[in-house]
Amino acid sequence: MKDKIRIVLVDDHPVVLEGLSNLIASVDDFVLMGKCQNAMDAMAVIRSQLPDVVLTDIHLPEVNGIDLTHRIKTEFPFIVVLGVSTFQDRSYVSEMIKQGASGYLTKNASPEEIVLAIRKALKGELAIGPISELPGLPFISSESGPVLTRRETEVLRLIADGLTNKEIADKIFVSQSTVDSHRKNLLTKFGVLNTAALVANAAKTGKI
Amino acid sequence: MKDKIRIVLVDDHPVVLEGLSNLIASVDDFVLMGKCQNAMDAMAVIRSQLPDVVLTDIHLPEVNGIDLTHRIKTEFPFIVVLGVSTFQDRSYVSEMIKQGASGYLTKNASPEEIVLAIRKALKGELAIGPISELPGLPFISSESGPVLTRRETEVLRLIADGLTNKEIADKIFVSQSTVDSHRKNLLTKFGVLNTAALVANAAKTGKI
DNA sequence: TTAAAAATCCCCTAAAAAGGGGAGATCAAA
DNA sequence: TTTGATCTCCCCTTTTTAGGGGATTTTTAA
Repeated sequence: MKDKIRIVLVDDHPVVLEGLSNLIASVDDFVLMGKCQNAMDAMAVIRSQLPDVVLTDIHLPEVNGIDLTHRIKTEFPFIVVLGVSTFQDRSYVSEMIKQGASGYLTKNASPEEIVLAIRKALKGELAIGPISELPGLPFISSESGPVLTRRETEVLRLIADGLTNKEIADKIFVSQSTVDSHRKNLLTKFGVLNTAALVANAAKTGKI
Repeated sequence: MKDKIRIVLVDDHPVVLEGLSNLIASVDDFVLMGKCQNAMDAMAVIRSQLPDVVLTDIHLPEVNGIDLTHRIKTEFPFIVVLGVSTFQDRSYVSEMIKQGASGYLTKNASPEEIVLAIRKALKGELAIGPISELPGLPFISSESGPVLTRRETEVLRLIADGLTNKEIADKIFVSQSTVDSHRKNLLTKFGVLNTAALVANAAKTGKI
């Protein structure tokens, strides 16, 4: 049937792939065009099958779901991409949307929610899972953490690597005062009181 | 058939549940006795169905896989418990084994590996996934980070929450010196020089 | 019951971070 | 061209952490 919705799955976990493909098989007008465990395979399958929808995990080996989304949307802007993530990955979701994804689902979404999200996305709507349940939220805000400048991100990562301000200063060729300032700004931006909470939050929001 | 291997699944992700149950259905001498999304349901099903094997996720809402394993093995020592984990959860695996689990699988294991692991575990062997592929390793080493005591884990999480030693001391009703000691031990165990690297490593190895 | 392991507590000093303030230089976008 | 953001740098003080010891009491597992 030419009018069926053609879907490609990308996830490095076989059981997730299995679960999703079963789900797709159970829907009349869905047809599975391919199951891939990495971005490279996915691009190959997408080029040959030209699906309507790609459901992709965010954590993938080598090339991640965000970059994959970017590549898909660059080559095939008409393909609808949906991210599939676990709770922890939510911070990456806004990145995916930026790359042109039409939404995301958490892996613990019910089959009905998943089918619904795919249909929603095909209609051009943004299909966001759990988060949209909270009305009034300014669309992915809190979970993704504050917006950092290039330098702040750099300093943050060096902090997480265990360097002291002095060491960071030497490494990036600025004075210790500067690093001090960046660090203070990081604390302020994250709304925390010390390094521990800073690094924990940074890890949680995928900044390091 | 009374001689089939009776299996109960526990995982809060429906798609994983779906994938695993399909896998089980495809094996002649396996029979699925129940699919549960949390530890409470699991205990109820286990009590009524008395399965041979329980496959459980480690991350579960409310009561986690480790505690669930403990409860199962306490009530029904003869039941074989296998952990199902993602890469990040490896650190918890040794905990599960301590509680009596017969092994673990990562969610990206192939169907064959999963079936094999179940059979292995039933024969009384320890069924460890990917890690056992590396011979000579002293069982769960690198990626999972150091083994922490209960108190250390507790202190580590409070550190990551941004509490100072003084605040932690007040919270867990010990002197600041004690918290100081725990913190120092944490640094030593993780092989790092400061809080930032500690928290970053803890996050990376799934301890927080 | 006994030996480890864990948890508790204390001393000391030095180093690093936090918290407060301010301020000039650079650069991109409006 | 001016504004706003970023990056840079400095002062100060207090708090917290790190690093080096050591020691006692509970727990826990063999």
